[in-house]
Amino acid sequence: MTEQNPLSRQQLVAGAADMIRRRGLNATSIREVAKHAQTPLGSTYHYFPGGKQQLATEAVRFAGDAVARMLDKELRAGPVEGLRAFLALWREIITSTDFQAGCPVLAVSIEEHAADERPAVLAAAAEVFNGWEAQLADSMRQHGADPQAAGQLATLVVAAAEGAVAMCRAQRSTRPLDQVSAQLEELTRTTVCN
Amino acid sequence: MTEQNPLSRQQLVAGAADMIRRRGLNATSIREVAKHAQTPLGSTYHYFPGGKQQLATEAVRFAGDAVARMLDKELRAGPVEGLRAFLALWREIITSTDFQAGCPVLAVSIEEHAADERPAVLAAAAEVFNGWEAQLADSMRQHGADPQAAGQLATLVVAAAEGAVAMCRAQRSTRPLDQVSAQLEELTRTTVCN
DNA sequence: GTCTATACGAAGATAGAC
DNA sequence: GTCTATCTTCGTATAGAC
Repeated sequence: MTEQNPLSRQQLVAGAADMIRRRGLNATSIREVAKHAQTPLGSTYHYFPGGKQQLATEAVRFAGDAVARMLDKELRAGPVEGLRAFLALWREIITSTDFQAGCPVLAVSIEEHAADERPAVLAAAAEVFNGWEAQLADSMRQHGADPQAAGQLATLVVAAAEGAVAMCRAQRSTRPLDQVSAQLEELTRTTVCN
Repeated sequence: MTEQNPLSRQQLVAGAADMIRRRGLNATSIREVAKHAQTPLGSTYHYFPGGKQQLATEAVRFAGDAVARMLDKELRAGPVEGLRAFLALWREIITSTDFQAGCPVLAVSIEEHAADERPAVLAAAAEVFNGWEAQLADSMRQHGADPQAAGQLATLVVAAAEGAVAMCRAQRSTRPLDQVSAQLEELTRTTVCN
């Protein structure tokens, strides 16, 4: 299993994640991803024999892992600090792109459709969401939160953050995310110090 | 300004809303919307000279108004009852379609992209989100909630519901929405009876 | 192994027949 | 006014030259 050209491969995955983040999955074409990574179109299918599905799946995991690594690091300072970092990351993503980028995991979750089958990219998205939730919930539990309450709140955090990011893009304002952040922080504080 | 064939027009808008709900904006083609409504392709451009943009914009408003009307009715029984109906609606949408449909307003919010311009469909999405928020917040205020807290909570409700619906689709489970619903209900109860 | 050239279908939009 | 046929562009994917 030779690893060909890992550099181009990684650029393709990162570029695909960025484009999905901005335009959604369907508007992200392999052609443009390859062009952006200065890679010939044919190479894309050499690196990713599974085509667009495979590239999109790896892009979702790539973006999910980046957030997970950040969470892992910031949660060491406590659940509230981790939460703040999580929310600040989304805020940075939407402001630094003038409200043009959001979350690629959410994007693939609402686009894929094939009545009978369950695409790999959707399964990857589910895993990413579950992973973030577990990281947040575990941290709260380790700081004295009720186990069940921690799980519920972690779900609320991820759902509210994802929804708020989308609303910010529609309204071209960080207000939704800022208002949601204040409430989630408050909730986390009271849940941890129970 | 003759109104041609209002029936076909409405079918096209409703069909477009349904398709956007399931597949997202980019994967929704005028061709298929017309086919589904048993209308010739050319007629679509007769009814909607603005093309896909116009059809999508009207579809977003159509879906948004349907929810707003339901909210208006259910909120008469109080903010908690209205919230329950709002959340139950989303639950019904995802379960009755086997997790294939979500919210068209969210879908257009994360897909459109054109660096310099601000598409009409995005503005419509922002208005719909703001409208739902205002309805929920006003109801809470009318039942004794602190005005600012009501506004913040209404934003959290919409954001969390939208995000949870997307997570439910990815995980093929209503768990995210159910967990979020329980917490939003509790929060609304305490905010109203302050 | 790497990339150019191309096959094939479907998209948005319109011209022009009825 | 209503719809068919078509223009043009772009999508995924691949065949085959280097």
